[in-house]
Amino acid sequence: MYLRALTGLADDGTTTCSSEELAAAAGVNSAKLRKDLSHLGSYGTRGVGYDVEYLRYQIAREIGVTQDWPVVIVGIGNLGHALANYSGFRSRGFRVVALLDADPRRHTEVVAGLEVRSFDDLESIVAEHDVSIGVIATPAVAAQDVADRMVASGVTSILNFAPTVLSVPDGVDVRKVDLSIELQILAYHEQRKAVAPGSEVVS
Amino acid sequence: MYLRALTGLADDGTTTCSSEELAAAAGVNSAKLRKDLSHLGSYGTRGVGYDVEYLRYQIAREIGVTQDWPVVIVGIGNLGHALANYSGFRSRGFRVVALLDADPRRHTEVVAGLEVRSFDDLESIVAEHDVSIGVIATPAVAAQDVADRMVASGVTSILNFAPTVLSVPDGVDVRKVDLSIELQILAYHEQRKAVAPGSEVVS
DNA sequence: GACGTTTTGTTCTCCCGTTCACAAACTCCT
DNA sequence: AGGAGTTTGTGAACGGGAGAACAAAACGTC
Ligand SMILES: NC(=O)c1ccc[n+]([C@@H]2O[C@H](COP(=O)([O-])OP(=O)(O)OC[C@H]3O[C@@H](n4cnc5c(N)ncnc54)[C@H](O)[C@@H]3O)[C@@H](O)[C@H]2O)c1
Ligand SMILES: NC(=O)c1ccc[n+]([C@@H]2O[C@H](COP(=O)([O-])OP(=O)(O)OC[C@H]3O[C@@H](n4cnc5c(N)ncnc54)[C@H](O)[C@@H]3O)[C@@H](O)[C@H]2O)c1
Repeated sequence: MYLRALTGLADDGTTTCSSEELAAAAGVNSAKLRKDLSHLGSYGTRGVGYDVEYLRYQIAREIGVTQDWPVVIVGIGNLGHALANYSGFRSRGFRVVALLDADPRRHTEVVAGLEVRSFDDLESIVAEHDVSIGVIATPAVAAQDVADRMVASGVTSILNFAPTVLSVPDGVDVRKVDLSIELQILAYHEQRKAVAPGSEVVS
Repeated sequence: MYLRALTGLADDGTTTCSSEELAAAAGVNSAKLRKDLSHLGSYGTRGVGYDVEYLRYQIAREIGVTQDWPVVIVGIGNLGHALANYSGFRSRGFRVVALLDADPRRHTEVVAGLEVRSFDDLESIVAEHDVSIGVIATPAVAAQDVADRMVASGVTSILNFAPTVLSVPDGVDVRKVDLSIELQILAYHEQRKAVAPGSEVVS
């Protein structure tokens, strides 16, 4: 979040910022921001603030997005198309190297300059591009199988959009994005507003 | 998450389950699950477990998804199309009532049985369908404006896909989904694996 | 060079979510 | 009916994140 906020500030031509300003841009408390940054090192100057470009680089380096990470997307349906076409990944340190789908009818398609390839090509693509991050955008029933194949072929980080719990071996990281749950959380608070007006805010 | 897990169990024909089983299906610790459920009431039977259908209804009622919530989606680009076409929202308590876009060229389109309408129709649509939940899938620069218009027209919960911090008045809830940040979190752990192998797992 | 101002880095405290562990409650079998 | 075996609900301990507050450091001014 801080990286995103710093990029925004840099685009506006800001060269220096205080913890207060950056915290506002990132939507957090300034004390929390300073504590978070202090874990990376002492990159600010007391009485002055932080150098935007310098701090941006330091955070990018710490996260590991100074070079591009190759990524494969599996499941080029509605969501897969949107992800493949999204330009924001490229500018934030990721490069989509392959789009895979089990449905042969998809294999004639070209999305965002990449041809959709057979899911069977997974192993060779992962090996060739040294891919460690995979994105799953298949239906829920297929997700575990896809994850297993990914892990077997060498992927060690998975971003899962399918509404299922994936089980993976130790050492493999999974993050899930479940949009229905996000909406349900909003609905819950919405319902409570109707019953007891005021007082509730989402973190 | 529990609701999703319970629906899965119900689909499999399971009528009763223990906290251990449900916790496994939801991917959490069983003690946590029991404590969470205890906040809703005492819906289990000691020595037996939980009745799947009964508990499912109780959770749905607590969340407020026993009836459908009307939802508007603003910004029918790559992501907006995917969201509009997603059938999972419908089955989880949400009904997309309108698709809005500022670009007049989009207004001839019909997506998932709904015509894409002008953003200026927001107020009338929100009033007509009593919409309280809005989804923002526009570019980041437009997101704050869209949010302001939503709030002004009566929306009190926003799901934001644009990589920006939205500022909204008290009483309005915002949840954000930032896919680049999800990938960056994976990249961070990935980088650390390369440096110090083993030992790290994402929550 | 000393002093006031600004802003970071850090400590301390508070609070909340997570987990363990166990008593209470229920079922089943004899 | 009683006892063995399960499984829930919850009290207690633990851990960690969030914010308030302050000392240390840099800068500008006289
Ligand atoms: N579309 C959305 O906005 C949205 C929102 C929330 C969650 N999701 C979830 O994301 C996932 C994808 O959604 P979608 O709308 O794009 O679905 P979709 O049906 O449009 O696309 C799924 C694609 O996956 C492919 N596929 C199926 N099995 C496969 C396998 N074993 N290996 C490789 N590819 C396989 C299919 O051929 C298809 O092209 C689903 O799990 C859905 O629940 C989607
Ligand atoms: N596509 C993805 O997979 C993806 C992934 C992560 C984040 N996002 C974010 O989601 C948002 C949408 O992404 P996208 O790829 O769909 O972009 P897009 O450019 O394809 O679509 C944006 C749509 O919003 C419309 N729009 C612009 N200004 C508007 C306004 N003021 N009011 C109403 N509509 C307006 C445009 O006409 C366009 O149709 C972006 O903020 C992007 O950063 C997208």
